[in-house]
Amino acid sequence: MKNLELAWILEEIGDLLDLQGENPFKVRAYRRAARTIELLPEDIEAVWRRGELGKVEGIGKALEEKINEWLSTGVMTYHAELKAQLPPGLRELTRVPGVGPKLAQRLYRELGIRNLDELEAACREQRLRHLKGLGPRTEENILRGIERLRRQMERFPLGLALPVAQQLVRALAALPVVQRVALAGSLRRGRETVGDVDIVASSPDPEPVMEAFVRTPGVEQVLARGDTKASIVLRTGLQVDLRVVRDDQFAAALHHFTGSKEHNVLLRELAQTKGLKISEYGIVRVDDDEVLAVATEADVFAAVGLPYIPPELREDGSEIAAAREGRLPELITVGDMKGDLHVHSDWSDGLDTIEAMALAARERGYEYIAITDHSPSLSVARGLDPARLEEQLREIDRLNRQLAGIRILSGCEVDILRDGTLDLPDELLARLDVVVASVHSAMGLDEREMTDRIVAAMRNPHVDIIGHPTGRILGRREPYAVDMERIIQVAAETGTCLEINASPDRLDLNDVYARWAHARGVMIVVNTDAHSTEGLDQMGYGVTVARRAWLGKADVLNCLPWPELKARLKDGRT
DNA sequence: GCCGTTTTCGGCCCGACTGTTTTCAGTCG
Repeated sequence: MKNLELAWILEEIGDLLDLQGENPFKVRAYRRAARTIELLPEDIEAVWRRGELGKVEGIGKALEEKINEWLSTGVMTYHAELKAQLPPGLRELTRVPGVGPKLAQRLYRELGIRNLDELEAACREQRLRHLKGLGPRTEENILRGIERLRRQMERFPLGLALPVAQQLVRALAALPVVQRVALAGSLRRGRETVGDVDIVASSPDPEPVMEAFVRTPGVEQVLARGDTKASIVLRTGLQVDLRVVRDDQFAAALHHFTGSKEHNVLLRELAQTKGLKISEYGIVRVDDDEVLAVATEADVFAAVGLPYIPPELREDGSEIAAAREGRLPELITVGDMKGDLHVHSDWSDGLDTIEAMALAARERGYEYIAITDHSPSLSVARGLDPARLEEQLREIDRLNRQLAGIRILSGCEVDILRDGTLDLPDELLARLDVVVASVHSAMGLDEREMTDRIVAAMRNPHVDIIGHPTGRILGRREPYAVDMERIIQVAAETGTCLEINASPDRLDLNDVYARWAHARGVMIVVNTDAHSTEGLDQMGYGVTVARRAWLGKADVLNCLPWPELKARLKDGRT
């Protein structure tokens, strides 16, 4: 699967062209193609083999030729030539806030600056202020920007940023002058990592709102502060942007600041063809400057003849085409979830009893919960051997007779050993309601071995679900080498479900793979992998990933009521 | 670079803020 690699190359071409001062629309074309390919719900190589590269939105004749060259020979001459024309460190200069392509180019030409280190030295030696249009403030800001970059605080995981952002929203909502306030940006779209937090508020009097905002506890730096717009950096390094508008502009502003940028650009282009101008303040008819009333985001879409597009879908612009053609899915919601099929109890490495987990599931309105404790080889997690698992089955039976309003399913999270076998006997697995199989060891296998290993597990007639299929831990552990294309294919063949693990540290499968899997007819399951009752509340993160994968409730296993669920599980089939 | 129920050529979103200028270019989202 070469989509990410190709997207990366096209992105770099865009950056290099930008640094050379190329036509900005040409730059945009490369970046747009990169984005489209990154989010493409199938393997770009498969599209290429069908000879349909040119049918992909944003790929024309020139790009088709370059991609064709790269896929056939492994080299893209144009890319290589561009790279040779500029020093390799120049691109990273534009990662410094306030340094764009124009400035980077000047720094290189006029001061010979080729990388971050040289830029930092030049600022310290106060050499930038001698350039026309630059001064001491620019030097200071660049130094601060470099420091932030060095602390590697560019992108924050969703699970870290969301609680902070919600707290800020509550604080703003508590101000008397604030009418409405909402999260926007990539956080609202549910991206797994975010570069900053965007908040939109409405008020007849922005001044005190801005004032309160820049005085938020924990503010380390105020990056900008205008009449209606301010940016702060918290001590954690997280940047937060606030925009305050009049209340009748709120919906348009919310849409604007939710983005994505690509979505906005395409929507505005569409508006142009209809004689309308969309901005963060509303919609204006170009003919007579008549301002159209926009009370909700749905009105923004309606103005250009589209149905409402949920934030999670507003990414590369393909959602706009889908909306025009009536192909938008009815997205899954947390309320559609009927249960959780991957949780742990204190029988292995969980904190709470089976009963507590069951009651917590009932409180959350679930119909069932599967207890899937670890298997023996995961000794650090006190994995259950066959004898203890037998004992647990009896305990679950007992609790099921005792508890009303919740069904406890028996299960386990069985380890997929290095050779692809499982560490519990088939006869025992056959008696469980749900079997999740996961990799927890020997994660350094090469792609072939790792893929074979997981494929072998999927071919086991009792394995219902592959847990956290790529093994990544956000910010801490890369996914293991695995051929996801083949995993998805075998999952489809064998009727094995693939998990979206909702733990915000994992979010695994991610949105793109989940969408691929669904497109191939694989059933997805969204599980929390909770190790305590509170852990059950992380379901929302997983549902967000599912929504970003364009999934509806019919596409997700644990939206089914128990009898139908049972019929979909391997041992439940006739 | 791409794209076309107004176009195969001439368009390609829109506005706020900063730092440095005396009116604006660059950057950002």
